[in-house]
Amino acid sequence: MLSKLIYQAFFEGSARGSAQEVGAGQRHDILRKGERSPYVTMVIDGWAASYTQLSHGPRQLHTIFLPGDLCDSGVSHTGVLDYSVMALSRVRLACLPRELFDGLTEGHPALARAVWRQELLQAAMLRQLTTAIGTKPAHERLAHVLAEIFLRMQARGYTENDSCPFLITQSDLAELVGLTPVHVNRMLQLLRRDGLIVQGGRTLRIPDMQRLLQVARLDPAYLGLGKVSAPEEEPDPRPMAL
Amino acid sequence: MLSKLIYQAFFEGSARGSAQEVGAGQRHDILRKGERSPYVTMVIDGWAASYTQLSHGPRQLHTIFLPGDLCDSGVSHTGVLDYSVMALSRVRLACLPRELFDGLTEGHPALARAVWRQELLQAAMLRQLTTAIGTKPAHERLAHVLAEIFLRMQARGYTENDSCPFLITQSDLAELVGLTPVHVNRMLQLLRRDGLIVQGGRTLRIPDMQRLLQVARLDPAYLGLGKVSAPEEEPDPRPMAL
DNA sequence: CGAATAGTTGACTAACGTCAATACTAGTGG
DNA sequence: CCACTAGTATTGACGTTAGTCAACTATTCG
Repeated sequence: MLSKLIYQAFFEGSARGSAQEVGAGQRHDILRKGERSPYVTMVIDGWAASYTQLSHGPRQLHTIFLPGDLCDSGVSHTGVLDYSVMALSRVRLACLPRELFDGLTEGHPALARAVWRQELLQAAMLRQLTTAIGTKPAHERLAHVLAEIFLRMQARGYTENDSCPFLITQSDLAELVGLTPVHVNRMLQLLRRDGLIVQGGRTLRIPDMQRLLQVARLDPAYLGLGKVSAPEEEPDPRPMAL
Repeated sequence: MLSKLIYQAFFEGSARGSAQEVGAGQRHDILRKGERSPYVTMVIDGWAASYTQLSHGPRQLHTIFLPGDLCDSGVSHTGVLDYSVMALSRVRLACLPRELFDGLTEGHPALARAVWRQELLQAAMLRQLTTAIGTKPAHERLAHVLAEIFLRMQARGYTENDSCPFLITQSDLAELVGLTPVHVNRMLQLLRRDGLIVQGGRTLRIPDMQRLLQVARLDPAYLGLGKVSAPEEEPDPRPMAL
């Protein structure tokens, strides 16, 4: 769940001129492993992802950051990033000086809790992803991540009925679920043939979420979004841009 | 790194009669998904692991809990466990009433930070595990988890020279790294033939950690243990038992 | 000592990876 | 507006890793 509180902190920071809005080109690193970034970073627009890369080897994506997500809130406590973050699409970021952020959370317990919760939610998502990669066949892994992304976008009001912007390539998906791009392609075709997803341009449509969740063998309770049901009324409209 | 502070909190709780020491048999659930456990649980002796299980499907282990580890510190913030925890060996647990624990952390910022750090360390380990499962071949995954467990045990003073208690079965390893027990068996034989590990009874010996880390393509910096080098002097002796 | 759990082996299968060529699409500059 | 280009998607033939099934051995624990 996107925390209004966190969003507001960045909004106010911005109003006071302390938050920087930054445009990052497509497919570039936003944060790099080993850095001690002086800012706390939030995705405002577009998608990003954290990953680790084996030396000269393949990458593994861990978390897809959607608009409203913090990319590095935990770093204050550990000192140094143990992962990198890259832009998956064109991205707009808000960067709040870390001391300022830490000050805000100290003075505002509800905000601190909201940050905590985001961190724990990301951990829960990672547990689910690990489970998918470790135990599920390829098409189920894909059903899993597609459903998860859709539901997260929906909770923030970025969906329209059963369709949702989809800003990620098949190669990215491959690096997320631990497969090759070729195999991802074939399995997506399978899901399309079964009518579980409809993909056109930069859009993903999910005609029957329940069925997709069933295929993915996924109970989305861990996302903390409450009931997941047929496309009804939308939740809140998308939050105001910075 | 095992936090003395956290350990002490439980020790004092125990002295005041608020911490329960519990023996849990081998291979049984300690905490179950969906519960709202009224206690915060620490492993005192033996090994445990968090996992998620697909309905009637295979399990995926996420985190191996060694003596001194908290199993469910994050639950206070989210309300409900989204994973289960089971004993891998005979286990002794310390259980501190959750309100008491929360009270302690509120009144003691250094303790709160220590708990935070443990949670973030577990998240970092999970990222590494996910990367291993998603991108590394079987023998490297095993080298990875064996090295990690050894180093964590070493940091707590549970190793002697190059050998370390090893309380986990090949089936457990399989569920940890996303393979079948049969394949784990074969790959362990491979590691043994190459002299990377020596396994006897419930003991694991790692004659050359650097070489094992190289095979695993693993930089253990994320464990926050400082230098990892040839077997020299031991760190602290094992902490007192409850 | 005997039952249950854990480890080992072999033959066979299936899922996924690799390589390489070909289409498609979107963004770019003339 | 069109042609060019680079990234992305798709296809096919084939190779390899890891899974499956099933038996058998070794160990642990009561």
